[in-house]
Amino acid sequence: MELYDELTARGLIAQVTDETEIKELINNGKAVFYIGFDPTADSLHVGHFMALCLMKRLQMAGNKPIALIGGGTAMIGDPSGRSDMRQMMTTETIAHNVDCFKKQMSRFIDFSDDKALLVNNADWLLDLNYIDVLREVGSHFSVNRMLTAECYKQRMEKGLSFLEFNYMIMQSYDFYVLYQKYGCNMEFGGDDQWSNMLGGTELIRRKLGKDAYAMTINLLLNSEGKKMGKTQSGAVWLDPEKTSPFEFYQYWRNVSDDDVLKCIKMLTFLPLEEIQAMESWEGSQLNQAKEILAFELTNLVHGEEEAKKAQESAKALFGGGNAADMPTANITESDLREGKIDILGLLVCSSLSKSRGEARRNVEQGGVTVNGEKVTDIHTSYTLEDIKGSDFILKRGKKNFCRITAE
RNA sequence: GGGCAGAUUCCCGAGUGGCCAAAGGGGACAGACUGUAAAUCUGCUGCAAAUUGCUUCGGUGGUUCGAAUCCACCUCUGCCCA
Repeated sequence: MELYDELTARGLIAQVTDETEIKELINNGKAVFYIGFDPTADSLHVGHFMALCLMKRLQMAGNKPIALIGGGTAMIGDPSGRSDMRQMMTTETIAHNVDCFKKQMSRFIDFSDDKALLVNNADWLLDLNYIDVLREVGSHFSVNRMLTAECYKQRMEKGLSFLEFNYMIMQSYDFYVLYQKYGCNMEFGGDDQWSNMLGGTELIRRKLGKDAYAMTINLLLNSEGKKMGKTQSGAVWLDPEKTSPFEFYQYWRNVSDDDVLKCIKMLTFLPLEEIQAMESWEGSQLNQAKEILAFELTNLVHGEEEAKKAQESAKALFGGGNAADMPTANITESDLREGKIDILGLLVCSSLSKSRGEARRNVEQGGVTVNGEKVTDIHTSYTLEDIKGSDFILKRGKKNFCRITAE
């Protein structure tokens, strides 16, 4: 199966500017394409991961990827699809984030021998002269048309600053620069980027009279229409320091039935035939699919060893046994009061509960166990010896575990 | 620059002098049921050394025995006019 058809079959492609032309380019390895990443945090997350996978798929077919880190555009903030303004980031934060992105990306994409490029748009955006830009670029944009763009819709109600309004122009300019500098003839991105991307192809046509193409990939939405890769405590990060492999594994192990196959299709590299076989699975059999999904993704992001560890731990924990790999919290003298620590203190120290008040509620509602024994009294206390004496596993709710150790 | 409307807890949103840690909904969390799913039902949702104390209704000051609520100034946002 050819690349383009595979992407379609996996449900990745959302919109394209010129289907026949794009098919021809990417199937034959003739595309030089770029995907932009705004360094808004110090780690990549699942949304970026999809884009990286796409880069990889295209690179394997002989196309040349350019990863563009938006060190310059991050100074502006993309208003697309957002209902409120982004918080302005300091120059230092952005620089730090750019470094983190670079490190993480090189794990997925092969940048050796010019097989792929990594560039930062700060290199050309930061020194632009305002008047020059207005004359050279600004003259090619119609405010009337920009205002009707889908990405500003939500902002038309809540207000859009001139700063953010310019994001589209900067992104378009990026494409224009990359086209000239590296012969970049295609831009990929999330579907929320569609209007920004069209801006680029139009700018290239107007300024250079050349054709460039754009293609968006579907955002990974769950069956409720929300973006996946988000938890109550924030995004699911690719950085093991921010989201441990175990938590990462658990996130995918817990997706709902309706979303498993979509995720497998869009995120893993499993052959399509194999995935098709899973489509007939129903009911509890889908549980196996979730295991496969969780394992495959953890494997891709954290490596096989970590994936196995996470899987074994999960199996052991939910099978009733104990496991090596799970969050751990250490208790020291300073956590004790009168030589003891109560159950509420343990829950807070292990960050299983956010506050003692919440911990109290968790215990009162029967959601806390220690080594499988339900704790019913909020005054239950432990000494360091109690903790040292056994393998001390604290559990809140059905799926939150923490091993407690004492120093 | 002028006029109008507004800012309440994670979000939406009630509250116009004490009965307010603040209705209702959503979300989150816990329990039951399940398959580590969904749906449903129940509980719960500021912090703490917890029949009590402390901090919170954009900010700062003021009036009052008492302020989310009244007054002044400020900041921010939306709408209309220029």
